[in-house]
Amino acid sequence: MLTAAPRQAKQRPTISDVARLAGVSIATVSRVVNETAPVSDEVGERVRSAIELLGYTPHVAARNLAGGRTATIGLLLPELSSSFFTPLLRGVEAAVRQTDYDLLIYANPRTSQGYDTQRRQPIGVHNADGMLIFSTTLEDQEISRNWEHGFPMVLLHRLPPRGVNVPSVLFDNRSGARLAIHHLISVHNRRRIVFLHGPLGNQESDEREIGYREALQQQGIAFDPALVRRGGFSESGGYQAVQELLREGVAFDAIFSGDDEAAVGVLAALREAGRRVPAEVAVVGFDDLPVAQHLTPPLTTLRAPIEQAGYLAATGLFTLLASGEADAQTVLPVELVIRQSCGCAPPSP
Amino acid sequence: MLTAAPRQAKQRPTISDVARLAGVSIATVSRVVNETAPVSDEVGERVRSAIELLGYTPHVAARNLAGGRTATIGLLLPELSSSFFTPLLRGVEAAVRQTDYDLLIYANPRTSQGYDTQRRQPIGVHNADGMLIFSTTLEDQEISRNWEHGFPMVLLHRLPPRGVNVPSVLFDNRSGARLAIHHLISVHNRRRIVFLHGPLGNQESDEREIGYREALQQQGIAFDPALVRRGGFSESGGYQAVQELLREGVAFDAIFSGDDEAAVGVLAALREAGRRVPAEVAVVGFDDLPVAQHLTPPLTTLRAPIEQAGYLAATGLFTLLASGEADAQTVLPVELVIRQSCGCAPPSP
DNA sequence: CGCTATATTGAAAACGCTTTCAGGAAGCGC
DNA sequence: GCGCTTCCTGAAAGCGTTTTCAATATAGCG
Repeated sequence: MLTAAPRQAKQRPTISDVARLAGVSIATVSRVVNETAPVSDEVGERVRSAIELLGYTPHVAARNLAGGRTATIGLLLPELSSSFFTPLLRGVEAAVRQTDYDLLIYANPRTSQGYDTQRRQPIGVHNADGMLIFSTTLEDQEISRNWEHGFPMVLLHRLPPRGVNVPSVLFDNRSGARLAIHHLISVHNRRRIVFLHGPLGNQESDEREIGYREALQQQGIAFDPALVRRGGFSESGGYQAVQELLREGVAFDAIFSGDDEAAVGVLAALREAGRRVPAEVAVVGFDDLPVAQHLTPPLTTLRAPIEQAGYLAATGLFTLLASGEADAQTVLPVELVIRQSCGCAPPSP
Repeated sequence: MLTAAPRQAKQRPTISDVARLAGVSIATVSRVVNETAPVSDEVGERVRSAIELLGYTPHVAARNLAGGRTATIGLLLPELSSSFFTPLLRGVEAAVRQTDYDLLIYANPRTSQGYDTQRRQPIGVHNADGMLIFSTTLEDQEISRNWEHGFPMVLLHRLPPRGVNVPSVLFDNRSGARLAIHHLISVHNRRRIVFLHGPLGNQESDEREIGYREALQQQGIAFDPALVRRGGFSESGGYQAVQELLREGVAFDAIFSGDDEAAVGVLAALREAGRRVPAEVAVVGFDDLPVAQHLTPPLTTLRAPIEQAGYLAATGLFTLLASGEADAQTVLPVELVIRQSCGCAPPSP
């Protein structure tokens, strides 16, 4: 069954309609709507009731055009496939809601093949007052260009390109990784620890690898390149990486997974192969996604304050918007959450 | 350390700049940008290179104002707290990406206290060409009003208010619930099946309850109101509901949870109370969220094609936008995914 | 009572783009 | 070659606001 719109809709009221009904000029209406200049009580009241009567809502496009402000911020995300983005979005949303800004979201802009002149930049000066850029969703070159044009941005999970001092919000990935590795080594006496790297070019993952190496070094364990694999921040990536390791016959007694999603795949692959976790192989993740505590065994992981990161990035952007400046870098601490996949005992009930 | 924008940015180029550089009128530039009228090859080329050189991007607000089209659709969501929305967003995004529309997202609009004249409608004619409305995120009255104004909408997870023929996309909740209950009764011989209702006013949940009752009746089991509880579609809701049941000493041998999130809480509460699942209490969820398969025991649940629902709702909206009509109702089938929480045996390895 | 400072208000210009309306050029048939 | 299409292009009128600038009215002061 089909459905269609009802008879031609009545025209929506404009500021002129309100002005006419209230017997004032449109300038006055604008002033009472925006509270941008004093208006006598009587006139104000008249305007307000005209607005009420007509059900008037300002037309944002007109407003943007005239005011040079879109009252919108953009958020650039890679694909929304991961549950990682739920808390992130929540944080951003919470910050946005405290303002009068709108939130425009773009996912996976990199998939777009080729250039369409009209849309080469999904979000930019033309449709937002500022934007939040997650990881590598916008090329360095574009970031620089925006920066030079004075377009406010805050980076999430990545550092700015060289020479471009864009504020960014990051996790302390290096310390986090060190924490995990030290725990595996000193508490559980593991020596052959696999590190699962994230997607190519992922800075966070690079940092984690550095932490991993630092920890090994501090503990006097030689770095073995054969133990570093690409897990891709996805369940299938983790799964495949472990299968590969197994197929190649590489010896290992622990896996530090690039993130929790990959850890899900890691656990599945190990289970299928009959390797007991944590007895034979200890596993540690990163992020502490909701799923981590429900895995078998419950996943020991590094808790990243994802929601907070989203919130801080957004509030940082608003600060930037309001004052023209903001903290250049915010590094959020990461905490080791001990469950059972690392070999620690379950809490006594 | 603070950061600020660089020296005053150069003005962004407008259509006039392009026209001047190419030596044509702005009308011509508009025509080549929008391919809205034939332009000679030579002129077209000149304009295109001017655009390239200047890095021109049309100003959307101006475009909207002049064209009467925002090229944006809105999505109204309750809070983003649940991982339920990840697949939904993914589906919507996929559909949006195939068009030249933008996606504006509002979460939790109901939280806003009081009325701000300017923002009483977060999304509407003033900033979008159409909108997707999830569940009860917009009041019936507003839906009707929009409908009368001819504003295109598609409803997700809810039916339109009486007399308002807005297209909607739904799950076949009733059949799904029946499937689950029949399974619990005929395969696992359960008789005292608790039903966990979702949030108040949630139509999907109402439908599920109807299916629950129908199935009981078909199997000749009397309906016991004491077995119907409110789980609230949240982990804590499910947890509390079970605690309450236990505290009141109500006898039950199965729980049909309103959704998977609540089921997570249900399992936790049962575990704490020492009730074995599925031996003493069988549990079935709804949605088949990613977490379902990782629970202990793996959750038997009804798989709802959430991503598809998002995709269909969005494409439906685009159809409506393009042709003025769309399918009035789309009911998506739901499938019983058998794992172990219902009492079925694990698949032999 | 005359004059200046103050408080409100209106007229009109911008904002950057789309689109209608015409005009000029080029192509066609005879 | 002439008149009539057919194409391509430009001028200009909005689109619905915000915002400056000036005007009017009121109040205050001596």
